[in-house]
Amino acid sequence: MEKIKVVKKQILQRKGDLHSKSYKVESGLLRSYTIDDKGKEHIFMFGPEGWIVTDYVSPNEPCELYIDAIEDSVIVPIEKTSSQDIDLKKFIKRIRVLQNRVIMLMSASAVDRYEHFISTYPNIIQRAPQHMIASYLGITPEALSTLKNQRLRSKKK
Amino acid sequence: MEKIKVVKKQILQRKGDLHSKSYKVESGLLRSYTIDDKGKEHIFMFGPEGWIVTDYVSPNEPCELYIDAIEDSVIVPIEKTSSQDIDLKKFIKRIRVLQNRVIMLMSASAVDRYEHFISTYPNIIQRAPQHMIASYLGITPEALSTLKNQRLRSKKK
DNA sequence: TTTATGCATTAATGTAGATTAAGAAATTTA
DNA sequence: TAAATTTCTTAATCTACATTAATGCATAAA
Repeated sequence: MEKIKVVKKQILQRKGDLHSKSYKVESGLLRSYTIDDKGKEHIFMFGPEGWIVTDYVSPNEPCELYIDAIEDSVIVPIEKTSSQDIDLKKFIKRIRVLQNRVIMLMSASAVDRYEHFISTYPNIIQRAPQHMIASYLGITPEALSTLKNQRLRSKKK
Repeated sequence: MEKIKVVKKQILQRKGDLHSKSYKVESGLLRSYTIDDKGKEHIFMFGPEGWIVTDYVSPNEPCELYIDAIEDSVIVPIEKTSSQDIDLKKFIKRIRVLQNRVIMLMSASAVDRYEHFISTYPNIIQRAPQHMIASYLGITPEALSTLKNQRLRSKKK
C-alpha cells in the first residue's frame, strides 16, 4: 500500500517480465501497450488518476504488456498474489470496455473511433501526445492529423 | 441446471433484452454478436461444446449482444443472479482473449488474423459458415474467399 | 545562443480490403 | 424430385488508410 513516484517515460513493466502487478494511479497518467514484430507500438489503455492499470495475466505468468508513465505520476503498486481485491464489478466493467473496443475496431471508421474516444476520454486528448492517441485508435499519426482537419473543416461550415 | 435443446438459428437473446443469462454449451455451437447501425453483423465469440457464452452485462441491465445457435445444440442456461459461479480464473481468461483480439485487430493483417484463428479454433473453421468467420475476423466474406486462395497458392509452391 | 532530437503537419503515391455485381455450388424446402 | 434459398467464389472498381518524404515547430541539450 505504498505510494511511489514515477517520472515521465519511466517503465514499470516490460513484456516478458515476471511478477506482474496492478498499478493504482493516484495522480498522473500511465499507459499499457504492446510492441509488434515490426517494432510498432499499440496502446492498449490509458490510465489517468483513479484508474487501475493491469496486464491481465496470472501473477506467475510472463507479462504480455509494457506499462510506463506518460506524465510524472504517483501510483500504488498492488500485488496480485492474494485473491483480495476481487472486485468483480470492475472486472465486468473492464470486459465491457474491451467488448466495445473490439466492436469499434471491427465496425467503425477511424473518424468514428476518434469521435468516440473524444467523448469517452475528453481530458486524455489534451494530455497524451497525438501519436499515442493514433496508436490507441489503431491508425498512424499522419492519418490522425488529416482526420482532425477534415473534422474541423466540416464543423466550420 | 436444466439442459435444453435449441435448433439451428434459434435466438436465445436479443440486444436490449433484460434478464441476461449465461449459456453453458453441452453440445453444438452458439455465437454472440452485435448488429451495427448499417445492419452489419459482427461476431463477438463462438461457443462450441464446453464453453460458456455470456454477454458481460449485469443481470439487471439490457443486453448488448445477440446470442443464437449455429448448430442444433444442447445448452444449460445459468442465472446470473447470485454471486455463485464467480469463477475468477475464467474471467481473467476471457479478458486475455479479448486483450489478444484487440491487439490482433490493431496490429495484424487479415491474413495473419485468419492464420491465428485457424490455429486457435481449428474445428470451428469447418463448422461455421464462411461469412461468420469473416465477420469474426472483421473482414467481408469476399475478402476471406480471395485470402484463402492466396494462402493455398503460396503453400502449393 | 545554437544545435539537436522529437513531434506534428502536409502532400504524393501505394495498397489492403470494401463494394458491387454476377454466376456457381450447396443446402433447404416444397 | 424440382424449386427456392442460402452460401461461396471471382473479377472490376473504389476508397480509407498506410507509407514515404519533406518541412516547420517545439522542447531539450550543448
